[in-house]
Formats: sequence, structure tokens, C-alpha cells
Amino acid sequence: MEKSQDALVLLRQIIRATDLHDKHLSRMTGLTMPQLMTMQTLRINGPLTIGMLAKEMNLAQATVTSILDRLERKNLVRRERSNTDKRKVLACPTEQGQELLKSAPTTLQDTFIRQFDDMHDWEQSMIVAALEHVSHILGAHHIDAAPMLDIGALDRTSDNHMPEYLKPTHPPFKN
Amino acid sequence: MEKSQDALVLLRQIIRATDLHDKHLSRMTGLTMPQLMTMQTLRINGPLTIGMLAKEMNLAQATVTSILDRLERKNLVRRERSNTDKRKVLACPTEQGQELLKSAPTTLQDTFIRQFDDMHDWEQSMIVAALEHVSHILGAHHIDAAPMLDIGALDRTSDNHMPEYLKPTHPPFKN
DNA sequence: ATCCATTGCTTTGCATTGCAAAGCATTAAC
DNA sequence: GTTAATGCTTTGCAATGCAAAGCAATGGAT
Repeated sequence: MEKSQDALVLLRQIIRATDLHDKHLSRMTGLTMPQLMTMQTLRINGPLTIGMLAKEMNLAQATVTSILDRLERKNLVRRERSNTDKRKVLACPTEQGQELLKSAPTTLQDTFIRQFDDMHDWEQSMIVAALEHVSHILGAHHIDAAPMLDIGALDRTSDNHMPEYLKPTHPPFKN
Repeated sequence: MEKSQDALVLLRQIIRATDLHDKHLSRMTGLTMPQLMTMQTLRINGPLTIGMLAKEMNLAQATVTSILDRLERKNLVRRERSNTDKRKVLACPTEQGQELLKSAPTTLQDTFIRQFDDMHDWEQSMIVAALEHVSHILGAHHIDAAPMLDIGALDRTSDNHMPEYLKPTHPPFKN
């Protein structure tokens, strides 16, 4: 019955490895982890309202506001109002922000994918099946997750279509 | 070649599930996550010097000092000096601290173990093998990890023998 | 014995996270 | 048109997290 212990240790190792890698990435980019997480979330989901961002990241709106303040000061993100609902504010990555994400090595999943693709087909299937099992055991199968190991990107949305009602119009604003 | 994507999503789900569970635990116990992590680390490794604690948790010593200040204020941890090397300070869980850890539900790995043990032997082996593979891919196989999913407890040390040279002597101290 | 570098922890100062509550503007409802 | 709900910001506060400076104890060196 100690095989379960082995499995737990392995899981913990895996989780920890991603954690350490996140911290590494954070140092590389000069951003804090929540800041990086914000950028990644935007990168995956495209421009989002502050409320959406908060929900995606499981943070309070006020928290996201202050994180965005700092990202905006670094010219990595721009705030734009929706033209149809002027209460909403969109967070959009700037050129510079997109550059940073591109230049920032996301080596962890790259490494994973490279090695994974080198494996035999049956090995790949075995791993996916096993992970599915574990995910199910932990009740995680319902959790929305992007295919990103670095920093918690949370929602899969490959089609980055921005709804009409969110289209930005005017330049940033002051309060 | 999209099986790697599936695997990544599953991994992310798993990681996220433990993260959410940690936050839940944190609310239940009334402790912040770093505080809980500290308590768990102490629970697993037994009394540790502040420096060791910091290393285990990958934090700066100064950070751990301030966390311990708050845990001590809550009477969950006691500081004691080593008698042989008076520079060293040991963090020891108090009665109350041990109570809290016992009453705090660690349901995540419990759930895991229960369901895992219900599985067929070949399924168990398959999962362990798959996890081993993943761990190796991520370069995580060298990472010291305790069999704990909740909060990053890091080093396995079931025998909580405290070395002579660390035995506490005098009551807490003031600075 | 005495000086010196090292070790171990704390203090200080600062930036960031995180939240709740209050505030403000816009929108929706009636 | 008044009222309620929504969306974001501001304010105030506690907790992380770190580096740098500080202090005491240790372990060598000579």
C-alpha cells in the first residue's frame, strides 16, 4: 500500500518543479509572479475586462486593479474603455508586453512537449490516461485549464475573438 | 501531436486543484498560506532552525523570521535556542499548533489515497510509472518532496528525532 | 589570548500582494 | 426619473518577500 505514497511524492515533485520554474521565470522577466500571471492570462484570453481578469485569476477586483497599475507604469499593458458600456475597462497588452511574453522563455512546457513528442505513441497514451485518472481522483477534471505549465494561466480560449461590445474606442483615461 | 496539449492541460488541472485546495485550507484554519506552509513543514520535519526552514521553503531568512513572529503571537509556535550553538534558534510547534494541524483536514491526499488504493494493481503501477516519466521530463526527479499535496511540505522525515546539538534548553528570549 | 571572517538570526526599509469597504460613474429596471 | 445593480477605483490595513545593515556567537587563524 505504499505505492500511493510514491505517487504522492511524484505529484509533489511535479508541482514543485513548476513552482520553482515560475519563480525562475519571474526573475528572468523582472516581473512578480502575479504580474506575469496577469500577462499570461491576457496573452491567452486576449483583452479582458478587469472583472473578468479577476475571475480568471481568482483574485479580488481591487487586487487586479493595483497589479494593472504597475503593469501600465511599465508600459506592458494599456487600459481602454469599452465604447458600448463605459463602465467596463479593458486590459490590453502593449507591443512591448507582447514582446516580453515572446522573448520570455516558456521552456518548461517546451521541454515537456519536445520530450513528450519523442516518446512512443503507447507511452504518450499511457501518460495521458494516467493523468486523466489522477485529475479525476482530485476532482480536477472540471477545472478550466490552459495548456501552460508556467504561471497559472487559467482559461482555455484559443479563439481570441473579441466581442463587439468589448471593442475599445477611446484612448486611455484618467480618473 | 496534440496529445502533448492534452497532457499539459491535465497537468495544469492537477496543479490548480491542489492550489485551490490550499487556499481552502488556508481559510479553514485562519492562517495565511505561508503560515500554513510553515506549520506543515515543521510538522513533517520536526523542529528546525530558522535557516533550515527558510531553505526548505525557498524563502529568505528574513521572510521566515517575520512569519514566525506572527505564528508565535498566535501561540502556534515557540522559539527556543540551541544550547550548544546559541546562534541557532529552533522553531517548535506548540501544543496548540499541533492541535490545529491535526484538526485541519488534509482531505486532498486522503481522498487521493483512498481512491488510489481502490484501484487495480496494474492501474496503480501505470500511474506511478507515468508520473515518474513526467517528473523526469520536468527535471523534477531530484527534488526532495514529502508525500503531501496540501501546501508545499518539502522534506520527508518521518523520524522526528531531534539531534542532541539542537536540543532546546532555555525559555524563549527577547531581543 | 586576540583578532578575524563566518555563521545565524533579527531589524529596518521598501515594494508588492491581497482584501473589504467606501466611493463614483454608468447602465438597467421599473 | 428615481432606484437598484454593475464595474472599476480608491482607501486603509495586514501580510509577503527581499536586500542590506546590524548584532551575537562560533571557529579558526596566528
